[in-house]
Amino acid sequence: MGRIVEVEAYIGTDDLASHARFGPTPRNAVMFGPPGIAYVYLVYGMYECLNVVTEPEGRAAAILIRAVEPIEGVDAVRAARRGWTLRRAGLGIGDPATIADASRIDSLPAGRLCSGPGLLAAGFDIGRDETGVDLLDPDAPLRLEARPAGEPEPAIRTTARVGIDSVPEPWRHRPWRFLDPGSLAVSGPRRA
DNA sequence: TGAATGATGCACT
DNA sequence: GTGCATCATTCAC
Repeated sequence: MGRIVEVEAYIGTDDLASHARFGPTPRNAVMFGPPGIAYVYLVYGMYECLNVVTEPEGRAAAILIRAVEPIEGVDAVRAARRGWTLRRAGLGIGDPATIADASRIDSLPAGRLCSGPGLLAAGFDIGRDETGVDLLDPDAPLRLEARPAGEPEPAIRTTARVGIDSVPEPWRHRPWRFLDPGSLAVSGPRRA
């Protein structure tokens, strides 16, 4: 269990940074479906990214979950990250420099275990199989929960989205990344 | 402190 | 065939 501290919005087929920009395809089909559904895809050949569909059926939009602060089950998250790394190493996939020594993960503070979309998926054992899962189902193993009553809403900062440098304006600098600047788990720059 | 780099599979034109 | 909604490391300043 963790607290989501960083997300990005991808809205509509006009958004040239969104997978929906080509219209419905086999990969992005769930983006055009009902909201609350998971959309998981593979980037750069090795990292999975978790998205949540946000608009009613027919309108393509999703939120990319970029970072999570593990709160409960930190050991399980750590084990999942180790397992992910060892699995890749076992397959001989990846550059030896990138496939870091799995034991290095043990010295990582809990707040940095899921500081990035790829790391988050690794830490929670999320893969493309999870595409289509209803994240609002309170009984689902993978699900979204509301902020606990009484917990104060953090101050939210907005910035441009990350990793879309080749996307033309105005999409590239749309302030559609939302983060809690106070969290150690946030990936990358904290201000625009 | 920051920029450059490589590893990788697959969706897409 | 081309280009990614990434990450960790290396090298320069």
